[in-house]
Amino acid sequence: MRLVIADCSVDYAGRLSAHLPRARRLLMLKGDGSILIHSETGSYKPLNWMNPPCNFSIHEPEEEHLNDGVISRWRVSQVKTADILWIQIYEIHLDVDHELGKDPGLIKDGVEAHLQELLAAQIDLIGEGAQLIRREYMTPIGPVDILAKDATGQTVAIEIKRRGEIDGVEQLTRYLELLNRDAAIAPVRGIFAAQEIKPQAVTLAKDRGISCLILDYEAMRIDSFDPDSLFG
Amino acid sequence: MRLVIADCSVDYAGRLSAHLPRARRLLMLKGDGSILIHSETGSYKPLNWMNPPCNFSIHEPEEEHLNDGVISRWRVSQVKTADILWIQIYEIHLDVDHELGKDPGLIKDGVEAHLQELLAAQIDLIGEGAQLIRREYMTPIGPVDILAKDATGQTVAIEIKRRGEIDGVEQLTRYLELLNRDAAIAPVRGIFAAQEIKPQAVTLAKDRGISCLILDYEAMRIDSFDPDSLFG
DNA sequence: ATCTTAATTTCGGCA
DNA sequence: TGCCGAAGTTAAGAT
Repeated sequence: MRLVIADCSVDYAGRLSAHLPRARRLLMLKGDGSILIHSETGSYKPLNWMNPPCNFSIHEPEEEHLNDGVISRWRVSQVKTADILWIQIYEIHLDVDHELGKDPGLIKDGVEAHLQELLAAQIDLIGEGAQLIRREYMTPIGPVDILAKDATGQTVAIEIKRRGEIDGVEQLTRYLELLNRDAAIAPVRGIFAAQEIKPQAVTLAKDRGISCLILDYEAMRIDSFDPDSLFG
Repeated sequence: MRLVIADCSVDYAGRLSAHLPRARRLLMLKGDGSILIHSETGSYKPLNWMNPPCNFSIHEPEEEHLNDGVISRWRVSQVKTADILWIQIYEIHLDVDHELGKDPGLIKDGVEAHLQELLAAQIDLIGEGAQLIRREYMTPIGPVDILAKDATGQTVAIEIKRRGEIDGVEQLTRYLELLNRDAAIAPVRGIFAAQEIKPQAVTLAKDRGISCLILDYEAMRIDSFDPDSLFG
């Protein structure tokens, strides 16, 4: 990885056009050909960048640039999409190169899949006496997160999100429409479950006759290890 | 901005839990207190990070870490959310500090907002004799990009996207459903306008009785400065 | 390879 | 400040 701190200006032309006026910035050139341009503030997105794979070439500044004090021009182009980044270099304050090697990668815990596991294991959170039918219940338009039966014997389709937004309600609506055509399990009602649900999503869900359920991840995680729950 | 290349391992606890095994990485410590941890590949998202504002402190390694060869432990915590990042340092290969100063920021051109402005100004692109009612017409489930009347006096709801996909059609469908309940403006028809519309979105739109309109950003931009248009 | 969906999304705008 | 929607969204998983 090559790290350059330089006074530079940047022009991007691709899916949109963008320009960065002259300022001191960090140019990070990664081993895979990608480049990131970072400023002193604003995490974690670079001001500008180019995704791999890309071509990198150095050009002599033309007259108009020389008059501005440009000492070098870098051209970075995306191989697939033809996006182009032009970087005008005015002054270089640091230029170092270090080999980092391959990274073993990030190990995560606590994403949506875990919410699904926990709710399946504690299905009575949707109501006393509920029973799990299946996780990832397949339909022609995709898998329903959880299919269950409530205490009255009615089928319940549950869509789980970490953060509940309108899209999730739409998704569940499509599933319900389909599931209710299946005489074997109809009528099916819906529950939209998430750690946090946006007001607009609540409104839409209500309008569609879908219940909302707020999930407390920490509490669910603790309960799943609570020995008392074995005797619940 | 301080740049450190070091052999390190990382533990994050916050909205989720995550761990990075020991490897050589770039640690970018920005002036606003944020930190980014980058590897040689994978742009542009860091492997791990902490958003500003945050507190940074250095800790002596405990016995368990000393045995592993840890020479220092860094603790970075989010002031607001209580997320914590622990970084174990094994060896430092580079450690430099440069002041970048304030960045003038990125100037963009060609985003959705511009499309909306231009179409509002050239509303007859949806049909001769059309008239603008409002941009960002508010409804309980969100703002309709453009509300207009066509030559026959019928209300038209327009959803604008840079790239038209299925969820945009869904969005417009929701608006139409709601708007058509309002006797004052019903019946309302829909137009899905974008620089580029995916075939699947065209199919769905057709099925819903929604027209599609391809927007030519360059042409619209030129027309908006064309003096002839004053006499159109 | 293409499509779908999640994301520690981030980021900007407006009420 | 909180809510909402766009983003050069990016990135990971499934088909």
